[in-house]
Amino acid sequence: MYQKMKGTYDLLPEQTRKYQQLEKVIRNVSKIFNYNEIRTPIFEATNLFHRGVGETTDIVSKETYTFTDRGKRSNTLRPEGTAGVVRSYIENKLYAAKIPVQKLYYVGPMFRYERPQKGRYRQFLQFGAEAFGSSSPMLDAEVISYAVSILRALKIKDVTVHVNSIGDDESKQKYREALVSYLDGKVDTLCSDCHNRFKTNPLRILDCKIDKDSDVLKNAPKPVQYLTESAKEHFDNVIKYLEAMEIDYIVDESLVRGLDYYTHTVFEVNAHLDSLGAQNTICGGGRYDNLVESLGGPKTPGVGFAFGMERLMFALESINFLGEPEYLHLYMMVLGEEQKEEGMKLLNRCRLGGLISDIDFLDKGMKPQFKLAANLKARFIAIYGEEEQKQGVINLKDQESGEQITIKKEKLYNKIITELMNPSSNCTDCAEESCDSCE
RNA sequence: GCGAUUGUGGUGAAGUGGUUAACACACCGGCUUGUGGUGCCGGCAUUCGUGGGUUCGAUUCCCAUCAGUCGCCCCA
Repeated sequence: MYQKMKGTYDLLPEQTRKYQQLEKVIRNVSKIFNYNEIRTPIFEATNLFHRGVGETTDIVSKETYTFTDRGKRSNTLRPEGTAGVVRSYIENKLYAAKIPVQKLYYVGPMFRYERPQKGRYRQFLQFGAEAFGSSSPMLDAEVISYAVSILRALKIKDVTVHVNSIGDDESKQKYREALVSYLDGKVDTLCSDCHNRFKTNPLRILDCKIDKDSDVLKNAPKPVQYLTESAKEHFDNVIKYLEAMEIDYIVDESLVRGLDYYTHTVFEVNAHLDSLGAQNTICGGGRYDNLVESLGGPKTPGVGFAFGMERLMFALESINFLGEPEYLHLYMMVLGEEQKEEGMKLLNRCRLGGLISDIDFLDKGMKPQFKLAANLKARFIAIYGEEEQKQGVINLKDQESGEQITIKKEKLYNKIITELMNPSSNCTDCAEESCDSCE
């Protein structure tokens, strides 16, 4: 038997409905913030990710899915969304668009070769946003508030927003030197991973989980202490605007994040749920003022974030989030070979009128068909057999009330529509929140 | 890349070195040849992830492999 590849999963209809509902909320909030959807390819030239995300990052150094195509080109399945969106921004010259600040979002699969575990897959879904063309701290604050609004709209409450600033190039450079000279000689006391980080990416040592409580790290210099005047001012303003919008946050001086392209603001949203296991970062993001230029575009600042959709779904499932319920308006019960033709005709007429309808394809008897209709959650069952055919009528059973009436078969569609218009009896306690059935 | 743990029908799961692999739910059929959801009766794994080994004999023991789950690293 064929099996799905490691780290992938099938979304069956029941689960898909939940994702559709999740996407619906995401699109609504995006609309309110005036972010518009962009769809870029799921694979790009390998080089794009190496330059964009950074050669030394774990993502490109050991997690990419890369293949050579028949034209001998090296392609890589996208491990994250930003690089592709930036490429598209540059290639389509969006920097020259009539609207100077381009605000974009995307939803789609990403690929990373990792050992799967809770909330982590090799093919996973991300929802992300990118805003280009302004270095205003207002935009950093807007992006954070956008991320928080998504969570609010989803009614996910137990979260913390961590923010920090790693500053502009000059700040980063100064800080890096200070950290390296501070750690020089002290590295031996840290874990083996930190030894490597010391050479490749010293900033990452800061958020090492193993050594986080050691005195060496506690007393280590922090990025904020090395911010230039303007970088400091930028960060202060971001904080000021977050305060103005009443967004709860924690300044986390050790927050660095793993991707090379970040400058100034970096942030993360953590959910506090046991159901998420060890992967409780549901959103990560930050500012990247040099990325567009380093990928060959004009000097253009940007800010963005990405959510892990599977992780969002874990959070949602713990608060009993449901998708659109599954149901039928009509189940067409045909009894007998001679009745099938008329049955198909009636069924089709109802479908053309927009009724969600279905029929049996397995020549089942009446009893199994009743059971099937119940499993399909049909509101009405239209019974058409020998007797009905003789008299030119059809029996219509309302599954909600249990009542059954005999009507002329031509009246089937109109009768169902009339009944569906009546206020539903099982929608009595919808007073506090509007539901689709009541509207 | 490293570590832990699991792998029996559609699902949840018992079980034992030895002829027929519990039980429950689901599903199917009948009792009731035109009215489901209750009740009763019956059906539903020639087979215990896959391959190899030990053995007279393995689903049960060993090895390998594949897959799931969780953790480390890192990340969403």
